[in-house]
Amino acid sequence: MTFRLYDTATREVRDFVPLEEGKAGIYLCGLTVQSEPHVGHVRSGVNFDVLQRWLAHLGYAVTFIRNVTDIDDKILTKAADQGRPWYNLAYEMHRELDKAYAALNVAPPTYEPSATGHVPEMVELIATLIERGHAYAAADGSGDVYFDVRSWPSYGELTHQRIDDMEAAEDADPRGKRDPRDFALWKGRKDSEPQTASWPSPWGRGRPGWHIECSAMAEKYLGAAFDIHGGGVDLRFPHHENEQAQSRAAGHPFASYWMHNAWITTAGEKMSKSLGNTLSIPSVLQQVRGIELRFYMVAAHYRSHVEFSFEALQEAAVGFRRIENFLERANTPGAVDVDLPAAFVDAMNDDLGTPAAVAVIHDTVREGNRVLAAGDDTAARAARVQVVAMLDVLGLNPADPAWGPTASDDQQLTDAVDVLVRGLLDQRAQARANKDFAAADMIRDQIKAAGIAITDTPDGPTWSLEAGTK
RNA sequence: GGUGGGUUGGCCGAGAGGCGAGGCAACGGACUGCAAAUCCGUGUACACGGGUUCAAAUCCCGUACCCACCUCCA
Repeated sequence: MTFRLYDTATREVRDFVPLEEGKAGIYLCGLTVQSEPHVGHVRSGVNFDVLQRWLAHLGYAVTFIRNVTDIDDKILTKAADQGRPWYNLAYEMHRELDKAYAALNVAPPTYEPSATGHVPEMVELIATLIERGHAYAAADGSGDVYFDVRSWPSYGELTHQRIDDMEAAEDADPRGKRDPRDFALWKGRKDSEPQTASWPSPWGRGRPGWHIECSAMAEKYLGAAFDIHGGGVDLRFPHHENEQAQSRAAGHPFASYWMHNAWITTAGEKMSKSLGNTLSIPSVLQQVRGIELRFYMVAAHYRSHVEFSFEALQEAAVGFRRIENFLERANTPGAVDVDLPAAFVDAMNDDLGTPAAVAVIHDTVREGNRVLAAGDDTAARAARVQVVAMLDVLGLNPADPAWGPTASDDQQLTDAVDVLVRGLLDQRAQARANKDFAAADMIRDQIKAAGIAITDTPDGPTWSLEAGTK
């Protein structure tokens, strides 16, 4: 079975056929760095990280471009409100975003271009559009340049809308537009805006419109035609529709497939002001570990809407600890060579069916626990190797250094704790031998209170740090 | 007005004509001094009303409710 994915443009699951054999080019619309990233923002990062890892697993040489839009109306407004330079706000939020991605083991892309670094490329593209008769400088002397939607007959094809059915923006000041649906490629500088937020162009100083940066950067790093373009569902229109129109009007075939991830929302309430803060990545990470938050996201299909709740998050965390628990229990020496389970491969090939893929992990863990209980260490080890391989593909391998050092990585400390715990366990064994169960249980409680779980096995008790304690 | 998505057991969350995905919780059993961990077992779930079919959660028609986008948006 080959890799198949749902293409938003054609509204069907299609076989993935790359433009160039063995290679895959992906462009993901990253974020506009204007505020602290929240859980919803990073979902696309996690989803497309899984895509990238799966394509790499399938043997593709992946070029993954994820941009950052670091200049736009909102950044300018917010920075002005906060009384600081816009680039300082954008840069700080960019760093916050990096931290959030790192906390969720979202691998860095091949390159992360930012809009402000690609103004000349955008100017070139705009000039091409004017030459070809698909864009025009506003006649009102504002210095704006607009895309002429009426000049592009297939405008609306990505989202299957007809221009005449669209509502024109009510607030849209028609300014120098020929049609209210025309959108800005270039915005002439206004006196109210900082000089630093403008660049020279043939149409006077100004700054790029919202959509043009992605067209320019995708072309620069992936070429006029590339394989997959992604982002959140809300970007389909206008952002992606406009990107496609611009690029194709400029003569570029653009993306072969469009992938859009669904939203994460919160119970009843909008994820804006009031709740926005409680869902910032750092605040959520006070309750669960990054790996557990990632597991929660990956356990749902990327095209399914997720209603975020801390209860569901905690539940996912508990389920993940069960997997980790098995990894620890089955960690016996000896090498085994096994492939990914076929059911897992099929699930991933079917439009990144991570929910089914996660079910295969659970199945393998249960089977591993079963053979472990039966004393078949070799079979258990084989199951463990499979589980680790599956987790790796999903970016969920607890042993991945990306998750940072864990307490158990400190061998000296582990050895010291081992001596102390062993001593207590010996006392407990003595108490149990004397049938002094009150004393035995007291020792067990004492150890547990220190965040250490003990497991009684036929070969005697073992200890481990309780998963999930932070 | 236009374009899409959704409603699945106590909860989360898959599936897209035919054997009850998986997880969490619960209950019973095994193991245990008791627990924990682990294993085994236990559920007549598909918003509502019609229809098609040997067979419908899945297809068709209708209804209700929810959500997203229509130039700020992950």
